[in-house]
Amino acid sequence: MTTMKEISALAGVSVSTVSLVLNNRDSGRVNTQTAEHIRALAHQLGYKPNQMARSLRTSRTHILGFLSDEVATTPYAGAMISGAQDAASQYGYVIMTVSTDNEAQERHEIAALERYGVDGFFLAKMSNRHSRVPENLSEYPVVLVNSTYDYSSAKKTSIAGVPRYTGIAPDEKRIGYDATKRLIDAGCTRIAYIGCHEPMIAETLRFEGYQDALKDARIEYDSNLCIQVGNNTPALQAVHSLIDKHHPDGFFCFNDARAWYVYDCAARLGQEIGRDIHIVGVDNHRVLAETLSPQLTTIELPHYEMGYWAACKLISMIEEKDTQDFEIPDTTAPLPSLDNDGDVFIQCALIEKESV
Amino acid sequence: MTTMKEISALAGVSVSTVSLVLNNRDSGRVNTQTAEHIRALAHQLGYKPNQMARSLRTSRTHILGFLSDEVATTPYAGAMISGAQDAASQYGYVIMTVSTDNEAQERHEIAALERYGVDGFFLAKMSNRHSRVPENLSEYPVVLVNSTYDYSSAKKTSIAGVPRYTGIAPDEKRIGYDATKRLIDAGCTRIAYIGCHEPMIAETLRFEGYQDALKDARIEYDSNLCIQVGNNTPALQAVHSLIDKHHPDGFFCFNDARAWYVYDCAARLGQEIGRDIHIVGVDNHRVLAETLSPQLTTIELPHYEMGYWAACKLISMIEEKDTQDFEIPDTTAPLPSLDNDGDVFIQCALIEKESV
DNA sequence: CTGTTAGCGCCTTCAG
DNA sequence: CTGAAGGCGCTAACAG
Repeated sequence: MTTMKEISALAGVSVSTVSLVLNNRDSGRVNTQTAEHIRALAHQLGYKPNQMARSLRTSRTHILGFLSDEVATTPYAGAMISGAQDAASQYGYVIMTVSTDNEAQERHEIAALERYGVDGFFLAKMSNRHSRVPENLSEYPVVLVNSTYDYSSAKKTSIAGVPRYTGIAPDEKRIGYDATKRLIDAGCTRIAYIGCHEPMIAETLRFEGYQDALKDARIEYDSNLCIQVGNNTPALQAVHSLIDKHHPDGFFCFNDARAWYVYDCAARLGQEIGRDIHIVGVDNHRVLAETLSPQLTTIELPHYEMGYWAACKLISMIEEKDTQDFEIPDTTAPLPSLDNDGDVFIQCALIEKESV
Repeated sequence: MTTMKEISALAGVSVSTVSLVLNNRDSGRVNTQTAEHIRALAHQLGYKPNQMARSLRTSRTHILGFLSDEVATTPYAGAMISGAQDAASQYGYVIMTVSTDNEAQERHEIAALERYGVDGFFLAKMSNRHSRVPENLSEYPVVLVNSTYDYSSAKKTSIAGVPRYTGIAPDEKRIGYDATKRLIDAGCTRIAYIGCHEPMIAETLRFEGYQDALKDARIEYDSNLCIQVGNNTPALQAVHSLIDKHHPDGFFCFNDARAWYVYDCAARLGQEIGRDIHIVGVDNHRVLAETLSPQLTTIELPHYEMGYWAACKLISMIEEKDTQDFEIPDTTAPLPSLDNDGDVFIQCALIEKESV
């Protein structure tokens, strides 16, 4: 590792001069010739600033701590981390990931990240949930990812009018609405909802969105067409008996996995998906997208995008930078403005395939 | 952030004494009374060592760089990162994750990690592949995860008899063997192989394992029962026509996703899985495990375990520590000894469910 | 048993 | 336009 010292020796100038030049603070302060010489040397020796030393001096590490649960077990962790990572990388930051499946571990890992002097924290959840924020994070910039702040845990909900914590999560209600609307537009009149029997924000809101869409289309809500199911055989049987008894022509499924139950029933009954019955899922889960035949029309959960947005937001908080300075890339789901604080909801894209 | 300086002031001793005590190097060097006092103060003030400062001094950061491809798009990234993370955390290390989907990005991210002075690198692949190791990593301890070293890219394959790079990957051949054996034990005599049409290490070796198992059971290999398929409708049709023409009673599927095609055909044909036909997959993919009915018997790919092993190995290389000092946890797939170098293969567990 | 000294690599006044 | 000096927080010789 070449240091400024070595460069300064070779260039015959002092370390301070090298520092000025290499931090681009030399305009009008250092002779252009020497500046160029220094830059050339640095490049040629493959100089890399030592972040440790710099951080020690500036008390800014450009490290972002990514706390998240269930990293090991969900397929979504990668996308969220990757989105955060890409944005971070673009603005000169780096990410330390840490998984926190219980409170003891959480404390331990937060302490580890604090030792490294991270500039801020992501708090990511693998399923959309309200989250409390650990006490000892109150001094840091924090952004919730796939999660919103649990105000019931709050002492102050806002500071000087600005919401206490900002978080980004999918617009679940709209997911339900858009999916159902798509089925209505395809001509379905008896639309089933295959929900999830665990209590979740997503379950409640998607179901509400489903009902709203029916109402707007003046289709009467029929509770017989709605079931909440778990996994495997019991779920499959429930779907089977729903179909037997009530003959829906469209299915809005809580997620892509649950859409599989409909596929299986259709195969048994000899129904053709996309013609006899129509299906919309949620997730755009890669494995299912690559597998199911006919391909599943689904609403994509923008995990990558949420990670990306959260990183931009977090960096803007750390640097107190104008949010205009961030380039928001075009993604399948359009990213919200960074000016938002508090609960931010991201619209999810409907991916047209063959099941509608 | 309280510093050693502050503690030393309060305790009325010098910073060095505090340093000694808080690093547990005080036995027989510092008065037990003062040592206790210092510890008490540190605890009470919530002292946290500043890793940056420490690293600057020791040139050890206890940061591990995790380079990996396709983090965003595969469901396995989380498990590998999480395994590495858990082991790292146990030995006082922390992980910086970085995704590298092209060479330019890879160089950029490696440079970023080098600035932070990472102590070593993971090189993770989302599908088992031979990997070259970037030139500029040659000075670092490196462990490949879900990957083995591409010796064709090497100048020296070993140094003083020790293989150049060590990597851990699933024992693919054994996967094919064990899966097929399981079907044979269940009484299947016409066992189909539903493979993958992309050229991959896993495809080649699992197929070999399949053939070996047949041979050991004196079942004649029939190429009519073996197909290599891609995704979606074409794959489904290929499986369908295989069943139509050759009536297999057992299916070894390259992965769980491909097992779905068999499920779909069985549903159409009214065959009962686990009785009329038997299926073994590979992946133990969570979404499919939670969904398919009857549940799929499958061989689990030990991503978490590979991450865990790789972290232990990497740390042992960094610290030149005796491999005996590492506690290897009990996992579904038994972890290999850390004494191995070069290509290390991990045996994968067969998860008994209902499809056999 | 404890303190002094020096320095890791870098940045930032402040003098020249 | 440039250099010297000081210090971020911590560790490690070496002296006392």
